[in-house]
Amino acid sequence: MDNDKYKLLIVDDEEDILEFLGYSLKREGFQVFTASNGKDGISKAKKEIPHLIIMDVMMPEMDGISAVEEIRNNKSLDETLIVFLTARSEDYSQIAGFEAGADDYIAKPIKPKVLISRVKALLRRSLKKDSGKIVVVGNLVIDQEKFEVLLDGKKIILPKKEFKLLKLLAASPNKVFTREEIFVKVWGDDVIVGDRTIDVHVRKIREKIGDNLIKTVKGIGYKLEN
Amino acid sequence: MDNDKYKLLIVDDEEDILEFLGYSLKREGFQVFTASNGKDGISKAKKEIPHLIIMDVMMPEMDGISAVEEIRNNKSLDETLIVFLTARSEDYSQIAGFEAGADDYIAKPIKPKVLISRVKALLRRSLKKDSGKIVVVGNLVIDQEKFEVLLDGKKIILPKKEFKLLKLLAASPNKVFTREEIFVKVWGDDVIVGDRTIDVHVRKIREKIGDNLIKTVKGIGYKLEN
DNA sequence: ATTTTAGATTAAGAAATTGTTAAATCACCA
DNA sequence: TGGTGATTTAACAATTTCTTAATCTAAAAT
Repeated sequence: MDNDKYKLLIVDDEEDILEFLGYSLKREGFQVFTASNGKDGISKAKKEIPHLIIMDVMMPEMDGISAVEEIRNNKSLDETLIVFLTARSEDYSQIAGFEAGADDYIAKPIKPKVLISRVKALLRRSLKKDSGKIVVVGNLVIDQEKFEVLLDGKKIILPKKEFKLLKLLAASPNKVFTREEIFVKVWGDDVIVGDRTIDVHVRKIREKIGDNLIKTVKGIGYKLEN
Repeated sequence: MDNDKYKLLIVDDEEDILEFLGYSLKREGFQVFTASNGKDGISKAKKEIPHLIIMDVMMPEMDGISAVEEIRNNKSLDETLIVFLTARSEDYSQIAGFEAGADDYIAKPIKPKVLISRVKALLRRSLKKDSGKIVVVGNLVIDQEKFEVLLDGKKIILPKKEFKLLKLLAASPNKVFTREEIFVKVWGDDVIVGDRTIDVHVRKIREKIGDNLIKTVKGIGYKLEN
């Protein structure tokens, strides 16, 4: 798996643990950042916008829960996953942690294997959408990085506009995009083009990927069905 | 928090646990439904369209995983969160439940406080985005984003005006909407159309969703009964 | 019981929206 | 600069949705 595109931030005041966990996770290919107290954790989080934060509950100065509360107040860290490290069997901190906005907890002492599979599971569940590749149905794959579309594993070339349009629809399958929305997101706010332009592009895409995937919702717009 | 707007379904074969969990969650204000086996769980899920289902993995007759697989096949339950209850110490990355479409697991024995905070965490995280769904009764779901209506989990296509009209009624079930109100909200303040136009639209909707849901209130208007 | 009124039903044509095609324009690159 | 493919326009066809009008039905009022 391409773990290298995930940023993890570990916040713990014990150097040993920090190093130990950092080492384990780096070996799996993750980009690892560390901080040894709550304040530093917050500032690193704001700077790096990690995908997942592993945070010790008990720390001197600022405890993990307060730190998480502050992190959750930051809009750009809205989607960031947070995992608490707690001493075994402390129910109390688990609860407070969830209230503060944590997504999971792991009890100490930590076994690296457990940590890793847990981290992977969380990432898989929550971030599966924006992984560059969008899979719409088994036979349609859109690779945003490579700028290509695969239909039944066969590469299909789409010109820029068609690609953008298809990508937009595919990013939220089944969602109906109004013509307005499509204009704004594909053509841009300022560009003014005729009414039939979208239709023509849709038609061209349909010619290439078949007529079944893009559905017309008359009076509203288009959607990519899944 | 307004926990009362969330429906939870607990499925477990042990009466004790069912009661115990149900009690704890009700105390928090959630609407709680229970089922003591997989089959019953599925039918209750289809009827109530809960926001979250707590399901024991090990049950006689139909195990939790099979039940979840079936639940995931129902379109109206697409967004429902599913939490598994598992025996202690099974490393959760190994559990087939995730494959089946579960969103989390909780190990037995269950501490109510942990359960509650976990449930809250899941609801908080997952349901803040897709507030576009209106559920009227178990068998009628209106999805504004997808512009589709599900009747018993089966998709129904409505043209724009019909959709708007049904959505309006569904947004406040049991409220009677006057013709005036309907004209203003569906057709707009300026458009002038004949008196029978609404009737015809109502008729078309009834053709598609059945005659029972939309009631005529003679002399006043229409309402969607629940 | 009869009349009155509001709503139900139906089908037809009007209106709105999208599909299709070909040709014109644009943008980029050898 | 000419050529190539991408993009847009324009005209018309096809389709779907909306509205109307005429007739029918059922409930309320007299």
